[in-house]
Order: sequence, then C-alpha cells, then structure tokens
Amino acid sequence: MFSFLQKYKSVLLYGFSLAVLLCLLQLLEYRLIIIDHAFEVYIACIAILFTALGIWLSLRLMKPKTDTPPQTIVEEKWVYVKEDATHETIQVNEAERTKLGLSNREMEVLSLMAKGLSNQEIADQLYLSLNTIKTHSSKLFEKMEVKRRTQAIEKAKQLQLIV
Amino acid sequence: MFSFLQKYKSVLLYGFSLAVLLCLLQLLEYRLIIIDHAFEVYIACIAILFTALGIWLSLRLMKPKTDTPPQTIVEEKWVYVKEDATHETIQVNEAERTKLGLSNREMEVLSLMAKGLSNQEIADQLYLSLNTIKTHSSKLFEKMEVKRRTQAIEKAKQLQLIV
DNA sequence: ATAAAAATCATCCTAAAGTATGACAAGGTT
DNA sequence: AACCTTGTCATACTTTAGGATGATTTTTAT
Repeated sequence: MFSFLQKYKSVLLYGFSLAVLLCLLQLLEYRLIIIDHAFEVYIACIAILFTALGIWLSLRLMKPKTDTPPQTIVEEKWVYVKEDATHETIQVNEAERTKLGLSNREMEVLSLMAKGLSNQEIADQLYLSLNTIKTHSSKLFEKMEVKRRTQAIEKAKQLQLIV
Repeated sequence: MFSFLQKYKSVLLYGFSLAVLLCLLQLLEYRLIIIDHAFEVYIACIAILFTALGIWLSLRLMKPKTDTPPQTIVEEKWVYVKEDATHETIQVNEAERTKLGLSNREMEVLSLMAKGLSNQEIADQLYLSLNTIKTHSSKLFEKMEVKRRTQAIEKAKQLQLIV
C-alpha cells in the first residue's frame, strides 16, 4: 500500500494538483458567471492555466530523459574531433572515463573548467550553486588523483577525456 | 521587412495557430452551448487542448537548448596523431609570442602553469620567490588579456604558444 | 524493498591565486 | 647620461579555490 503510494507519488501529486485546479475553476465559474463577458475571461484563464500546466508537465517529464547511462562500450579509438563553437561535451575516450568513474556532471564541470571558467561561472552556466560546483570539483580531483584544476585539465587532455 | 518575418517566424506561427484555435473554440461554443452539460465538456476540451499546446510549445522552445552530452555522435574526421613526447619547452608559435610581447620568463612561467604547477611549485623550480611568480603571472594575464591561469593555458594552447 | 550511487546545497575553514603598488638592479639603446 | 625593458622581490589586500563534513533528494541497481 505504501509502496504503491511511493511509486505513483508524482502521478498522484499531479492528479491532486489538477483536482485543486478544477476546484478553483469551479469557484471562478460561480463567481464570474454573472459578470458581463465573464465567460470569455473564464476561458482565457483556463487556457493560460492549462498551457502553463502543459509546459510544466513536459518539462518535468523530459528532464530524466537526458540521463542516458553510457552502457554501450565505445571502441577505443582515438579520434580528432573538430572543435565547434557550441560548447558540447564530447567525451572522446569513454574507456578512461569509466575507468576513473567520472559521472556525467563531473565531466561537464571538467570540460567547463578546461575552457577557463571559474567555479562561479560554471555554476551560473549550469544553473547550480557555487557549493555544488565545489563539491563536484573536489570529487573530480579525488577520482583523477590530482590536487588542482590545472592538473585535472592537463591530465584530462592527456587522457583525451576532453577535447 | 522579410528579415523581420524570418526572425519572428515562430512567434507569428504560434500567434496564428492560437488564433485558429480560438476560432475553433468559438465555433464549439455556439454549437454546444445548447446541449446539456455542454459547458463542462467545453471546458474539458479547452483544458486538454491548451495542455497539449503547452506541451508542444515547451517542446518546440526547448529543442535547440536540449543538451545531450552523453551520447553525442563523434564524427570521425581524421585520426589524431600525438606529438612526440620528447618536446622540451619550445615555443611553437614565435609570431604570436612576439605579437603579445611575452618575455622569456613569462613564457617559462606560462608553460609550467600549463603543466599544472602551483605558483609555489613554479617558484621552487625556477629558484625564485613566490611574489616574483605572482608578478610574472599578473603581467602574463594582462598581456594575454585573460583573467585566470586556466584561461591563459587554454589560450596559449589555442595559439600554439606552448605544446 | 532496500541499498548504493549520484546530485544538490550548506557551513566553516585554510590555502592559493590574483591585484595594486612600489622599489631596486642589470643590461641594452639612443 | 638618461631611458627603457626585463627581472627580481616586498607588502597589503581581495577574491577564488579547495578541503572536510553533513544533510537531503533523486536515480539506479540489486
């Protein structure tokens, strides 16, 4: 029973908030139905609310999809990748990465570091707190067995972890 | 004029489809308003439609921004051949160096920086004081128009100032 | 269902990096 | 001789980086 609740927590939450929303709408209905042009206003409110709901929903549902574990073992092949203007983190040597046990976020932070960004700038770019970046970088240094970001960058380039 | 259209194409498109949608709703209104419970049905239709609109909108708007770091397909352009390991600190691009006006010591400090050494370690290695290294690095950053050592390293590698 | 790992954020503290300014000496140039 | 550049070092100060630790939440795996 509880596991059911746990499992469908988010679904139930959505349902509940929908219910609350509908109640509010019902209220609105009885309040505004007597005013002139109330119907149009009501419709507009509904439209806006549900558009927002749709946006929120899709944002919620799309988020976890970006997290795709790199299960497929990439053939260890050294490839030169043309550097293009958009800052995309392309890990060239997946084998080394898994050997060091670097997570997705850590790789992201690493590649932004290598671009010369400060921790604060990285935090801003990834919409995270400064403290989070510090935590990531600390773990990064530990895993890579280095002491400083400059060493991490040097080693990462040596191992072709970053371009 | 055309560039304006081009620029706001998507916005106009959204506006237009919204207008069409509203027309449809208007039609629905006149058709269903006489039926029993038509109001609720109408509201439900609107809710569904606008939720869908919201989802669609956010998907549209998020598309160019979606970061898919893990599974980026690596284009195999050509094989990257690593330089011979026995390279001393030879400045590869002398032209850039003179253009930036970097002195010998500054170049030395720069290349040691790029190896991941701290200022103290650089000072020890060159038998200089820490303050001297700080002075050198400050002037270095000024000449290279960067703010941090990581940026200096990045730029130096870009310009082939160091190996 | 439970445990492990990943991700987020916080606080407190120390170390390192970076800025600004001034000083002094050696070597080359005009 | 006067001037300039380079190199050296110092003090004082601000900012950033990094370490240690703990808490919470979400994801993933067993």
